[in-house]
Amino acid sequence: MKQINIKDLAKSLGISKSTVSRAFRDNSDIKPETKVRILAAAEELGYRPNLYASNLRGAKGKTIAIIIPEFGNNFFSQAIKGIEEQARAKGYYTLIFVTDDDVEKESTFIKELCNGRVEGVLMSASGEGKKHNYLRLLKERNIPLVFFDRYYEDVEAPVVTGNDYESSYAATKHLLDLGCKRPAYLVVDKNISIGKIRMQGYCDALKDAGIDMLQELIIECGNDKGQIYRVLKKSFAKLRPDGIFASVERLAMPMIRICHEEQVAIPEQLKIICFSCLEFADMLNPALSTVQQPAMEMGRTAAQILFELLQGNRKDDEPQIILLPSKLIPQKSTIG
Amino acid sequence: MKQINIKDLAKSLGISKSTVSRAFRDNSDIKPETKVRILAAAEELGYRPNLYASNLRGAKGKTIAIIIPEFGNNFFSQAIKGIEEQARAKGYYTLIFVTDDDVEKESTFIKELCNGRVEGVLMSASGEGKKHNYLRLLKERNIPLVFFDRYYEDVEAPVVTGNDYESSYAATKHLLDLGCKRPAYLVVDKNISIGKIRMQGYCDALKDAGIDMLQELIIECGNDKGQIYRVLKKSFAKLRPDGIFASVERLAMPMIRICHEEQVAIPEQLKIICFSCLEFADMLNPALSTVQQPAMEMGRTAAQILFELLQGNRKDDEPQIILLPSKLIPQKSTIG
DNA sequence: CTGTTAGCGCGTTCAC
DNA sequence: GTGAACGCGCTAACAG
Repeated sequence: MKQINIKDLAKSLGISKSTVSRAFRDNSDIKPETKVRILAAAEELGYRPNLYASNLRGAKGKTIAIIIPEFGNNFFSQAIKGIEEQARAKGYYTLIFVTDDDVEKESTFIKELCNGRVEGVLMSASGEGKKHNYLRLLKERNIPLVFFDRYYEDVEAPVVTGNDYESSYAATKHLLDLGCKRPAYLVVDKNISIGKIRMQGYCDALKDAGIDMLQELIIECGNDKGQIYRVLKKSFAKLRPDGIFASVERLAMPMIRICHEEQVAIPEQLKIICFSCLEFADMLNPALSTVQQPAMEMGRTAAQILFELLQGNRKDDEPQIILLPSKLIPQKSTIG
Repeated sequence: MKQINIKDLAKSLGISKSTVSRAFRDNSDIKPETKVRILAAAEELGYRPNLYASNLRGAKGKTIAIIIPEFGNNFFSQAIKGIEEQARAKGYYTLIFVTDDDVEKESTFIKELCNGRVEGVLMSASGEGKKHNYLRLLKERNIPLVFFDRYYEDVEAPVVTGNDYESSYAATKHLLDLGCKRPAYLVVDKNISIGKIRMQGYCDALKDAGIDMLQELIIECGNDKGQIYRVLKKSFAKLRPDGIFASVERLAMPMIRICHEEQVAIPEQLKIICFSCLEFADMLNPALSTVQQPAMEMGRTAAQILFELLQGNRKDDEPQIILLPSKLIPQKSTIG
């Protein structure tokens, strides 16, 4: 069946196209009864104004993009949920892009988006902190960008993220206070902004406690599941840390698994704490101590800022960084 | 800064618009050097063909919609990941819609989508099995629909789902084989297709084992977190089942929590098994027996079918139901 | 190979 | 309150 257009509808009602058009625009002069009649006929015949034609004429697509490095972990699921909620409330659509931690893909996505498909972009960065010229494209097209969680330091845009430094410091101190002498830090990639900041918290906590930081106890695990497991297994055997602070949940879980395999007692022989948004952290074996980020709120806040930008209620040129506090939740994996 | 358009670019190069247009279309006759020159200039000036104008001209938006009842659980996260992957490979964009289990919202979304925003729809149904006229709108506009996981029986469209009946039968039998005499079935809503089918498996397994099914052991828990907890707490106290088969993970977790609170030994006093895609089910306390659905594959398969439909490689009028087998993974929560 | 011309479906001036 | 005419940015058909 052919999609019916405005002309068809106008003809079938014996009126002109513009009158029909007016019936669908809120603020136009049109006799109420005519409007009702038109809308009824539209419903009847299944007419809907063509999206592309309307947009071409100047209207916006009411769409925003969410670009994230990975999908299927709790943090991003919840953040998206927060974004979704805000977008829906504003009548916006959300397009989702997953980079798989690949900056190239990120760049490709951004370039693609510059054709007007979206009005704004919410992004959690996939790479490290330098040389992100492709993000200038957005600015050139007046497409506002808001970072959430992971951001680029060299890009001027609002950022909503966690108080990662403080939480990492606190998590490390938590381990030290409980008697750890050789706590290790697990990170996917030392050079990615978020891993770096969290590492700084770890390092400073050690320093302030008067403990020498050992480079080897900063363990870079990479992204591949098999690789993570192998690196952890080997590192643990070699280094025998007595505490683990994992920058992401994905690294803590295999560590726990390895402890089970090797009969290492948690927390007696090894205390573990990690960043995590797992809803069931307290039901793990052992219940896992976590630094819990307010993921949903982060998404929500970032979306709010984006919409302020979109509506012109916020100045673009005063970039800002908003830190949302995480919560340290001690459980058996550290306190026994 | 004003977005540059095709006319500007043509003028600045001293050529015609159509030549520029051709440079961006793959199969057009154009001198290679001219093409290179145009693309270079485009890059230089930051020109990108306007999406809406192209689409208006007849091209498609290369966008599909994913409509799901809820977000932030593992099943849907993974299913979306599977869909994403396929869509990306085909150069398609994915728009995500979350209904919060509200059929009204579902209906609204579908109606919105009929303006040409998407070429196809992947949906996991939010309501029960009858009266879904709004889905006819899609058919009228030749927008193909593919269900995944949850579907409507009265709507003619391909379905990709799990072998829920068999798995539920197997899960229940698993409990019975281990000695359960009074296994309860936990469900969000008895009338939703997926809850119904799983219940059938439960009922039939009981019947085949010669055990009388007690209506009261079929526990409807609803959707609200607090409510679920209260219902479970009360039902457990009253009914004292010796086994639990939960149709979704969301219901099993609070049940375990209640067991912890009330010092009920799992699996000795209560054996628990549930549908779940939790990656860490084996690391829970106790390790949780699950029926694991191939979520990602389900998303992938549904997307593949949608794209076949879109490319005309598959007949729309031979709706089909594809059952992807789930895996029963026994853990400590049942076998000890 | 390239330029010219004519719409795609709609919203927005203007007139009336 | 309504209709006629124009153009948004682009692509396809047709000439050359």
